[in-house]
Amino acid sequence: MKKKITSKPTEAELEILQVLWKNGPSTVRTINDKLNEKKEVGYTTTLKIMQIMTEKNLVKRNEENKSHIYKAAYKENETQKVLLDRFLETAFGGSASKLIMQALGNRHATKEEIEEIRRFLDEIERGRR
Amino acid sequence: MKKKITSKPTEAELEILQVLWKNGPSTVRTINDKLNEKKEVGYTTTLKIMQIMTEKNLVKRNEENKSHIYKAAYKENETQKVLLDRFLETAFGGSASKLIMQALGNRHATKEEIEEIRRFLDEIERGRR
DNA sequence: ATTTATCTACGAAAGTTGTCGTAGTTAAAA
DNA sequence: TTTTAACTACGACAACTTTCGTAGATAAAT
Repeated sequence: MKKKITSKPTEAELEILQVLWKNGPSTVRTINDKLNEKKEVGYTTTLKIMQIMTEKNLVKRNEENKSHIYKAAYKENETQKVLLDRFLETAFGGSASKLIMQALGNRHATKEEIEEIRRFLDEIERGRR
Repeated sequence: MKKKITSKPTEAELEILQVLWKNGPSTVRTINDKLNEKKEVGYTTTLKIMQIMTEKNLVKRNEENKSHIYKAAYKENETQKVLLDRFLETAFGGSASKLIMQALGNRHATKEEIEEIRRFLDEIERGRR
């Protein structure tokens, strides 16, 4: 039986998850360093948030060593699905195609990205009939 | 000179904007009624939030009559662009195609929607060269 | 002309999030 | 072995959000 994401990660929590997904299991120190490449955040701030994330079951940690090693409790796309669903509702009133158009229109997708999306559309149509 | 959206609307504010975009200029009463179709919210709660939104310049209001008439200060797609940009960063680490795939994959797009998106992709490619 | 209903304004409280300082512990360095 | 560095735990605070009660004004109904 798979556990479900219960609480929506906050922005700060998401930034941390972002790092965990990208770099794999990490210490607070590592993550704090990464975060500080973008903006200044105190070490204990990051620590605190990660402790809360542990309570919320957003991350798991290995406490064997002095410095604990954290990893994301849920896969990236799992979490993104949950967030997207919610965002779609609150910001786009549920209209997925509106969202997609916005996402496509307002940024310069590369030729490769566009091709990738085309292939994806093909797959969907093929898989559906 | 066009004004820019400065502060990100909160969830409650977005729900109100949703109603304003859909139904056009409305009184607090009307909006509160609409909101209550989904979940219970006190009248003064809605009022208060809309007063705050006025301060934040998220809505404009006509105070001629006793019951003020509110309208959204920004167009739906304008606001959605801002929100999408932010969401893309925090939840998808900036990858628009990942987001689009998720949005496409996890929901049953109709044949028409898919066609619409294809046409859109065509346009982008044509417009770019 | 009173009473009743409907508004606005506003203060206050409760919940959430992000921030950091401090204390205490453990490991490494001198 | 003493000092120094790094880590966790935790409390407290400020900013922001949501919620609602109350007071006062205005319009509508009786």
